[in-house]
Parts: sequence; structure tokens; C-alpha cells
Amino acid sequence: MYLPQQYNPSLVEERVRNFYERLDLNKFVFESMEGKQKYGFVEGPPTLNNQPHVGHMRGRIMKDIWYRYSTISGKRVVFRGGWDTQGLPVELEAEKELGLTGNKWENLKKIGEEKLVSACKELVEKYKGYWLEADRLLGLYMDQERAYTTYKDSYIEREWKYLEVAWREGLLGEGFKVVPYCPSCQTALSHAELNLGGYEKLEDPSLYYKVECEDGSFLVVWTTMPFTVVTDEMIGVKPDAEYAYVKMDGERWVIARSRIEEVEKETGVKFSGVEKIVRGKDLEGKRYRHPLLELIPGLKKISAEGKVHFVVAEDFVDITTGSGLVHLAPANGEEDFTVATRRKVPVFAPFDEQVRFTEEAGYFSGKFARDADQYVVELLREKGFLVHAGKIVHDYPVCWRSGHRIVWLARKEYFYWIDRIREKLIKAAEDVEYFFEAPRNRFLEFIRESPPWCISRERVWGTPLPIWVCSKCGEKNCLFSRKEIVENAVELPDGENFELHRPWIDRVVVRCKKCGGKAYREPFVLDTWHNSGSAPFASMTSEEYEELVPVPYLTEGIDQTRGWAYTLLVLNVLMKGKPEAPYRSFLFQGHVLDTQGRKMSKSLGNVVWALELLRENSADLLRFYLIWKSSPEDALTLDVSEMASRPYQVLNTLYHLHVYFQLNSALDMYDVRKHTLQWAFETGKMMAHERWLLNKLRKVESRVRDAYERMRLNEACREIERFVIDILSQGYVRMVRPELWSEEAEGAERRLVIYSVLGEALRRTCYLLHPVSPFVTEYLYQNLFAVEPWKKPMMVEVIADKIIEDYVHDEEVVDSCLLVEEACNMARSRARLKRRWPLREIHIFKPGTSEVGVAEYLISSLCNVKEVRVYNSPDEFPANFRLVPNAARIGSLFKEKTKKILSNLDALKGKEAIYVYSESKKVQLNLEGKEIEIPLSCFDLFVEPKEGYEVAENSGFFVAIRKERDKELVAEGLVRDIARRLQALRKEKGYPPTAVISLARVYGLEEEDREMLACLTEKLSFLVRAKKVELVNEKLEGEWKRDELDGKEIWLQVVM
RNA sequence: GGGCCGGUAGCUCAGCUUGGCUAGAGCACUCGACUGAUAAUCGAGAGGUCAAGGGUUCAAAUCCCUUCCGGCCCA
Repeated sequence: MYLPQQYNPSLVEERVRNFYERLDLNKFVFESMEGKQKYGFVEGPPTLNNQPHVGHMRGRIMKDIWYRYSTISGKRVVFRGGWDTQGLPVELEAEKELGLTGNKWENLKKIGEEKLVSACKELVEKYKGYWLEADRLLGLYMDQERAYTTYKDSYIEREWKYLEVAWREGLLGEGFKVVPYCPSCQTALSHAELNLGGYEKLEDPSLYYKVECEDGSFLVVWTTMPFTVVTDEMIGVKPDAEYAYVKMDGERWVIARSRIEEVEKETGVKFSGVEKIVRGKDLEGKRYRHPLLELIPGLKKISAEGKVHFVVAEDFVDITTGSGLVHLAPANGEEDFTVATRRKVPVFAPFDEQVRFTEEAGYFSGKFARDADQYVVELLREKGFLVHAGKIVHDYPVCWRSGHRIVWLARKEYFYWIDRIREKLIKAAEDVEYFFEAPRNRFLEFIRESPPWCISRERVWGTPLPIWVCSKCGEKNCLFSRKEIVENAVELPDGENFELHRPWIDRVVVRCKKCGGKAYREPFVLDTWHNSGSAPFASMTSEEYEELVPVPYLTEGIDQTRGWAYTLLVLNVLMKGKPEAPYRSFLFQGHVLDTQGRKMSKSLGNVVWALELLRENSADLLRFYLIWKSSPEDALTLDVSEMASRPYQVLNTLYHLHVYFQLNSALDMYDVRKHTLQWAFETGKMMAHERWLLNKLRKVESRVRDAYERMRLNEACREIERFVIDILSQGYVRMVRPELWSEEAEGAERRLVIYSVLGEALRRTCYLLHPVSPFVTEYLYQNLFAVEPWKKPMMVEVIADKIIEDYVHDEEVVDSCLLVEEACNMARSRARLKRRWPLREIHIFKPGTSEVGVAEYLISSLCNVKEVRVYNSPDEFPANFRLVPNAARIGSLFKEKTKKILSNLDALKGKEAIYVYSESKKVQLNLEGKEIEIPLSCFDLFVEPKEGYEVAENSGFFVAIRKERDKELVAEGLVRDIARRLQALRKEKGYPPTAVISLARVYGLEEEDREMLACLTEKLSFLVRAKKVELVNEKLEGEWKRDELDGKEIWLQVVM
């Protein structure tokens, strides 16, 4: 089929989409590669809580490029979809849709958890539709029939296998974690939720109190949360800061030196002099007595064991607020908790579910934590330890639902003790290819930290933790499959096939394996990262997992460094028990930013949605643009208008090269099966510029393949761009155009040689570009090169393309010709000689080489000259050379000697100059008895043409043209000037390029010109494809077009 | 608050590892050339305090320090 003369991306893409969909591309490809080795892939599942935006598209393109490139390279890829469907983002979105605000658990009691769960499922289905449509438009054809969905029971059961292995290995257990907690909603918040609520200016107590130290001094401590005194375990100081022992009513108080004045001002106390100054680290280890110890039996117990109540020097301590000493309550502060964990200090967390103190807290037992503030202050006052109780207004986080202030609380949670397998994690991560240095380092750094992973969450919509705790003996009954649960169940209200989600699973009661008592499920769900990170094992069968994992390549956004990439690695090492990541390479992609370089966010309203973008733009173009513009690891600032410039030009030019090829080759009965490269070689009619093109093709292929393999995807695009524009469009086609213009039978074989070479280059270019822009390349391929068009996608038509032979010599020769051509054009433009005008002579000289390798036939045609003369020495070259000293550059180098040097240094002329220049010699100068060397950079080379010539230089080639034009040359130039104008007119009239018109007329030429042209009308008819050309001296009937030729008016007429 | 990446022509980006070429390319602009595949191409011109300041050096876009701005991650 003939290609439309216009490149219409939407038609092209719709045609190819239909083809792919009818074929069922993914399935077709997979089945037709039967027998080839299989390679796995795991889709980094998009969270279905929103529609996809352009950043997602960039990532999906990078997946598809890998898929298509691998397939073309003969790999059979298991390329399945996957959807992340659980977790907080979905749950929150569903709550919003249900219109729930305020206390979450009360809401759920009212409407029932079932309702929330079904809202989550509906939500997920809705957004999945958007994603599938975006993929369709984009051209990403994953196997969606076998896609995994993370909330399905079958997936959850396999996810539990990770827990089973961890439990068996002793890597799963209970521990404390300090979480932000809303006392009103009675739920823990994630850090993301914390940001949702934001910070408000709130008033809190500003409590200064003192504790007695073992050396008899008193440490002055500051806190804004008095209730945390109940859980106080340590006092922190900054190691390098100075602390002062100050006198106070006969006592010695310790306070940060820099805070003395502030504290006096704030508390109203007056110190009477500094006794001594010590460093914070000098205080490390000093024991102190907790002022309320007698009232708190739990704390008293661990204090008596010597495990708590001493000073610790820690960098995070802030000496710009309070007294510069802070008390640490590991149960109520993240940093405090970290310190306690690191120092192996037990955590005293006497709280119940409602955040009320338990019996361990003695006096405070039964009080809600924050309500204890006032009691603490009063007790400290009574016992004489209160220094000052004031107020402070500061930024404090509040709950995004209730607006209530957040407290930090140590909660019992479930952990993977991955710090115990850290060495394996590091080893596994080090063996992965990341393509770029920065992401690799960032990832490894994070893994080196790898703290225990808290996998439990207090939510509804997630994979439930399958642990039932006995109400009698406290035994943990771990049941890692439905079968086990059912077998051990004593209450199964929803039957054996209950859904593996809350609330159904919560209703299952099992018999304790140890004591036979009733065991109830721990009401946790798993961290959603556990859910998606389980994908390799959970989305495949065990056989597939063994065969395909580790998969060769995965890619996700850079934000997944601590997300999916991390949990995939951890879980796989856990599962395998050996240092092996589930991927051999991982590409971290940079994000897409808006036109101003800001990140896209809903609040800024600058999110570019994928569907809008894809409905309004060409997918090929979008794909090419997003890949071409910047390196995969870098952020990309999106500017849709940029797509229409260079990227469009590349695709458009590629398309039109095919149009040109198809139109012309058809005239000579070109046959893709017959006129192969091999055939062309055998004709013996191949010339230097064909071999030049083949060598360029050979190089671009190897560079592009290398770039794809190293994920230098933008570089691959740039290589293709250069090849299409510079080499094919501007290079080869321009060189062969004159030859292809003729339709004479005798040149047919030579023309077919050209078509075979050009066709080979175009076909192979389509392959190279296919991974990036699949539609247009498929379209061109099917229309021009497929043996059976529209039967098989080009991906599987892997023609074992032979590596093209090396033609370095021809490449150099033709490259040289192009340099000469450029120089010639410079000279022409200086001499005001149009390129259309033929010239008598061109002289070429390249200093420094004994043989100038150029193809004279090509020079003659490229430069439009009759005679080509090449010289090995400057003797006969019609120009003079001079090396003239450049005062400025000599000055910067020789400073005060400059004047003397200049007066002694003459311009070098002629042969001598060119000799020095071409050999890159330094110029020797004897200055006051001293030999000094003046580098070549201090000279400018001037070339002066001899009379009647113009000269120019380009990359070492000197080119001179003879300016004089005799009558014959003038006439030929005139013919081409006129031909050009007639051609323009033909095009204007819409005549097809290959049609032969019946008549062309020119009126308005001067008598002299007409005579001159009389014998050249045949040539003119050839150039404009007209049966007859008439140069008339009166304006006859018909439609005429006025034009201009070198300032003179002429009139043209063409008749079909 | 900590860590990492970036800031070079009106726009998009190379160059920085290993200091020294007259700081480059594409797009856009002006002039000229070329063009029956093309919104292609070529030449000339214009356009730069290389984010700012300081330091090292004979010499800094490049190395070091500080600051500012943007992005990402962690807290």
C-alpha cells in the first residue's frame, strides 16, 4: 500500500493499534517465540488510587522499551501486568468517597468494615480502567489476563509464605515502635498522614524541673510534655556543647552555658555565678534520681536494676531551646526510642489501648496520658523539684481528621529483624546493576542502615497478619494458609471460604495449639510495601519463581529506592535465605516536573494527566520526546510544546524518507525480496557513498544497541536522530537524488542498487527506533518491508541482520567530500556564486597528508563543478598562506616581553607558513640571544586567494574555486535557476512529482539569455519533467506566474 | 534539621572525572544559500558576570569553602 503523502500520526497509530489488538500482541509474540529461552519481568504495580499521570507514562515507556528491545533481540519475555490495590492511599480515598470524617473506628462501627472494603474494591476497579486505557494508547501491551492483583486471596496466601519463612527463621517477632498517634481517633498515623494534618501554632506547658545527680548537683531539664516524665529514662546532652555548673541557693545546677540568660529570664530564677564548665560528653553516664520514682513501680523496678536514669551525650540534643538538657522518654519520642534501642535500654511503655496509663505507672494508673500533665507538675512542685511551669506557643502537629494534637507512643508491633541479615542484603544489593552511579550509592547507603522493618499496621484494607494470640496462655498461633486456619478454627462464622480480609478473618477464632484455649487474631494488617514487595513469589507459581527470578530488569521511579526496590530485595533475601536480589538490574527513573521545573502535585494543580496527553498527542511522539529529552535517571521538565519541534522533525523526516523511497523505487519495480544487499553487491555497481552509508549504519546500530543495553536511552534517541537527519536525509539522499531523477532504462540497475541500500538502511532504522516509537515504525515496516504485510508484528520478524562489513576507508573518503563541500559553499557565499551555478574548477589541498582521499565524482556533483583538482603540496594551489602573529594572545602569554617579540616577529608566508601550520610546529625566535618558542596558537592563519579565485578552509581542507564563469557555465546555471522556479510552480499547482507535464513556458528572458538557452531546452525539460519547454517572447494565453530571477522579472507557465 | 542531585545562550542541555583549546550543540531570532520526500538542511551573524561570593593556582565552568535557588529522599 502506498503511504499517504502526509504524516498523520493519529491515523498511523490507530491503524497499528487495531493490528496489535486484533493480533493480541503480547500473546501472539509469546506464542510465536515458542522454544526460545524465557525471561521474567515483574510489573511494579501502580497503586490504583488515582489515574496515571505523565510521570507514570515515562516509567511505562521505559518498561516497554526494554520489552520490545529484548523481544527484537530474540528473548521471550513473560511480560505481565500487576496492580497495587491495598494500603493507606486506597483506604483513605475510599473513606473520602464514603464521606467519612472524624473518628475512624467509630465510623466503621456504624457503617461496618464490609462497606469500606467494598468501597476499596470499587475504587480500584474504577482506576484500573483509566490505566488500561492509557496503556492502550501508549502502546504498552502487557499480559493483563495473567496480571496480578494484590488484594486477591490467592495472592495474599502466597504473600504469607514470606511470613512463614521469616517466622521459621526467627526473623519475625514483636517489638515496640514509636508512632504518631491520635488520641481522639485512637489510631496510629503514618508519616504521610502526619503531613496531611500539618502543624499549628499551639500552646503547651514549658516545664523546667531538676533532678538530683549522683555528684550532688542538680540537672535542669526542660520538656513541653510533662506526662512524659512518667516514662522518663535518660537525660540527653549535646556532646560538644559547653555545660555550666551554676550556683543557686546553695545548690549546684547544671545547664547549657549558652542558655543561662534565657533560662533566668524565662523562669525568674537568678544564678549566682558559674562554678565550672564541662563538655556534654563529660557528663555521659552520670546517674540521677528520678523525682517521682516512688510513685511509679514499673519505672522503679528497672531503675533499681540500673538500666535507666543516667546522662547520655547525643548529637541530636538541641541547645538552643530550654535548658539545653532534655529528658528522654523512649515510649513517647522517636529519637528517644532510637537512643534507647541503640543503647539497649528497655522501653518503659505503661499504656493501654486508650492511651491510659496502666498499673505499672502506679499513681498515674488509669489516667489518660495527656491529662497527666497537670498531676506531674503538681507532684514536682510538692516534692520541691519544680523549677518553673510556664507556657510556650510552638508549631505542633495535629491529626488531619480530628484536629486533635498528636502524641508519640510506643506501640507493640510486628517486625522483621532484617538488621540480622544485613550482610546478605548488602551483598545482594551490590550484585545488582543500576546503570548509574548516584542511584546505586543512594540505594546501598540505605541498605547499610536497614533498621528492623515494622510490618504491622492498624488498618482495615490490607493483607491481614495471620497470627492468633491465645487469650489464656498468650501463645502466638501462626497459620500461614487458609487450610491451616480452617483446620484450627473453632469459630468460622463465614464458612471455610471466608474472604482473607478484615472483618471476615477477624471473626475466625482458633484453638490454641499449646493450651487449647481460644485464640484471637492480632488485629493488624501488613505494611502495603510488604504486599507489593511480595510480587515475585506471590504473582507467580513456584515453578515460575524458580525459573524466572531473578528477573533481568526492573525499573521504577527514584522514590522507590526506599520503597518497592528495597522491599523486593529484603523479601527475596528472606525467602531465599541467600544474598540474591529478585532482579539483576534496576533502573531508577527521575521524575517528571512541570514546565517551571516544579514537581507535579494535586495541590499545585500542575499535574499532567496521561489520558489527556495521549488523547491530544501522538503516542510515538510523546514516547520519543520523553526518552529523547533527558537521561532516564534525571528529572525531566515537561514542556509539551517542545514535542512539536525537534522530536516531531525526526519522526516526520523518517516518515518522508519512506515516502520518497517508496514512490521512487516503485517506478523501477523494486522488489524487497529480490533486491537485497547481497544482490546489490553482486551487480558491482555499488559506489563509495553506498559503502559510506553502510558503514554509518553499522556504527549507528552498534551505538544504539549499546545505548539500549546500558539504559542510555536518551543517547540512543540522539544517535537515531543524527542518523535520520544528517546521514540519511541530508547525506545519502542528497547524494543520490540526481541519479534517481532519471527514468532512463539504462540506469535502472544502478538505481536499484541505490534502493537496495537505502531500503536496508530504512528498514534497519525502523528496528532501531521501534522500542521507542513502535507505531510509526511498525506502520512503515508493514507497508514497505514485510514479506506478508500485516500478518506478524515486526518484533518477531527478527531477521538475523548480518553485521555489515567494515568500510572505514569509504566512510572517510565521503566524509572528506562533505567537508570539502562545506568549504566550497563558504567560498561560494563569499564570492556570491549560487550553488545552482556550475563552476569550472575546484582546487583542493590538505596540508600534512601525502594523499588526500576524496572521491572526485562526488565532489563534482556535490559542489557542482566541472573539474576537480587535488594537490599534495601548496605550490600550485591558487592561494597564498600567511601566519600572522596575534598580539592579544602573545600578550597574555609573554606579558612584558610582548612588544619586543612583536617587533621581531614577522608574518610567516607561503610554503613556510603552511608547513609550520600543518606540522603544528612552534615558531622559534631569537630574542636578545635567547631562543624562545612561540606556540602556534599565537598566530592566525590567513589564506588569500590568487586573482580570480575564492578560497575557504574547513577541518584542514583548503578549497579554492575559480570565480570566472564562461558563457556555457552561465547558461547551465540559468537553466537550473529556471528549472527550480518551474519546479516550485509545479508543486504549487499540485502536480505529482513523478508526473510528466505536457508543457512549460518561460517568458520575460532577455534576448541574449534566450539565445543562450536555446540549445539547452532539452536539459530543461528533463529537469522539470515536461514534454516540451518553450522560451517565448510574448505572454501568450493562459495562466502565468510572476517570479524573480537575480532581480529581473520573469513569467512562468506549466500545463499538465 | 540531615543527605544526595542540579543551577552554563531567550529555551532545552553537553562540557566538570583528569584545571589550560577562542565555553559548545539543538531549538528560536536576523541575513544568505539549498530544496519536487520533509515543519529537512547548510553558511554567516547576534546572543554567556558558566547562580552569587570567597579560596587554591601561572591558569577555574572544572578543585575547595560559604551562601542563594530548584528537585528528590530521610527525619
